[in-house]
Amino acid sequence: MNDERPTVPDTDPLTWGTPEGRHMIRLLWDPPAPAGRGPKQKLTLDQVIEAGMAVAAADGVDKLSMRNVAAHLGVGAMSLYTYVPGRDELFELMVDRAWAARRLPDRSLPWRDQVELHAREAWSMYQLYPWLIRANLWRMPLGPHVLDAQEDLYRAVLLTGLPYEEVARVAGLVESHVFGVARSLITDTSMSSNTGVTADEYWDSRSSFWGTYYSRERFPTMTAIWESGAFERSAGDEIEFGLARLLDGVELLIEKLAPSNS
Amino acid sequence: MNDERPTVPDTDPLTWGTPEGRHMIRLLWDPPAPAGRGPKQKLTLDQVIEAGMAVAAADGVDKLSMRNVAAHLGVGAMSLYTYVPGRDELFELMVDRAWAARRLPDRSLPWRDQVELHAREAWSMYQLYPWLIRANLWRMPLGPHVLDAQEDLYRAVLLTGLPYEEVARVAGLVESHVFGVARSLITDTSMSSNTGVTADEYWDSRSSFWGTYYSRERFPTMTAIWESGAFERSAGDEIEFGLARLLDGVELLIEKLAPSNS
DNA sequence: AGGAACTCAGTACGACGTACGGAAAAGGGA
DNA sequence: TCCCTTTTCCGTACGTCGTACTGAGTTCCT
Repeated sequence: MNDERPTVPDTDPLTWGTPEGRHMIRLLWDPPAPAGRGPKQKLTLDQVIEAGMAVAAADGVDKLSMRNVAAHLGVGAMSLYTYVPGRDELFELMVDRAWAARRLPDRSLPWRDQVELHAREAWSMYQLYPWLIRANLWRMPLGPHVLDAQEDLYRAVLLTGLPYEEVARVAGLVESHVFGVARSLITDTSMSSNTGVTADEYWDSRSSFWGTYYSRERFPTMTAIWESGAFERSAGDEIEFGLARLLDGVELLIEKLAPSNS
Repeated sequence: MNDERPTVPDTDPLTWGTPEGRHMIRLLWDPPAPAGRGPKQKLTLDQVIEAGMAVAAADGVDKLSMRNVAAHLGVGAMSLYTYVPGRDELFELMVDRAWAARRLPDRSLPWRDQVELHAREAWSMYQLYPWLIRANLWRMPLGPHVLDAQEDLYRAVLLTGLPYEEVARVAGLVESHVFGVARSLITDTSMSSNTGVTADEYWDSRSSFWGTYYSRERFPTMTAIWESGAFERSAGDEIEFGLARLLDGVELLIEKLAPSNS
């Protein structure tokens, strides 16, 4: 199917062409020894990843270009390609590194506390690295930090005593929930800081909408909720609220499947 | 409260420069009359939006460029700018149009059925238009179809009898949940069809990982779940499963807040 | 010492969004 | 009828992007 560089023999040390994944795996799991033959490297892989995260944090993920990262490091753009196969792969490494900061819960706690801590860690990870949300990742990077966190979440959910099948579902559910809520919350705050457009300006520019097209008859419920002030009051703890409902539901499931002690 | 376009002299036909939002609102809510003076337009706004959706469906959202959409319509690239202020705005119009297909539940049903139908409609919308997931939208496009669907969801949740505050939270929760799950499911299937890389090839390229770095000792829970076959068995009904847990949790909340009949 | 292996980076190509300006088409007023 | 204003269509061009290619310079091994 693809395409270029079919010729490269697999023995080449970092042939990040053909089976793209293979060398990503290597980069994620054991970054190659500095080098044997050539000149000393001016940078380390870690520095490149950190520069990428710095650029994403400072200017937004849209500005995460090879040229920008290289400039941030004081090297030529093309030099980065000795450390990293390409932009997407750099991004994947950044993602795995973001997951590295996730703390794991105390294993002696009840399962619900552990799962909640996992969710809160995920939430603060998205707050800390909003560009994770824009992550146009086809799939999760199979990195060590990602997998360690996932494994521990599965372990915590397993404490419920649910069968494996439900464990897989619940764990996925928790991660998805946090991501979904994070997306709808983070974009608001992070966009305004990255583009010049503040939230106020945005709503001002949209203000003609309220006078012209919005009608209380067409949107009675939203109007009522809005005027009650409930939107403001409900803002801020979406994560906790959703998590509480969700885990309540899981507890019900546990009881239903194993009504041992009641 | 109303009034209108204070600075921009209303005479300007489509000044989509300065307060970007204003004309987006106009485009979303009442597409301007064909024209008065100049030559006949070769296209309609609807055609442009549909061409955008066609390109996104056929080649993936990464290929959604002004040039591609224009080529698909047989016009020059710059011609599109008479219909649409720019690429991002075209995308916003596409999003609102995708929401247009969402059916609304029968209002005589119990609230839970109505909310479930909303969730299922959202889910099939994401399946139908996977590019909605990549939608790097800072904010929801304030379009009529989006708002109609939201309003109806709020209305359905209001049937629970919960206070406004919780209604807002629950509605947001349902949308976020579906989005979160959709993201983790859709990317798998839609990526493989848009890039040449099938899922099998992907895993093959990653296969060196399993032999080399994956260790049962480091990931015991994932190993156990995997070997039990639970991952396969649990796949496919993540939406329904999560929705069930979530709404169970909401029912608990209803009882807790209003323990009228028990 | 000589060559192999490697790093760094300049140049270049094709894609992108879109600003600008010109040609041509249509309607309204004379 | 003619002309002028308005509007459409779009070719060209600029700045951005990822990255292929190439070559110059650096280090180690034999």
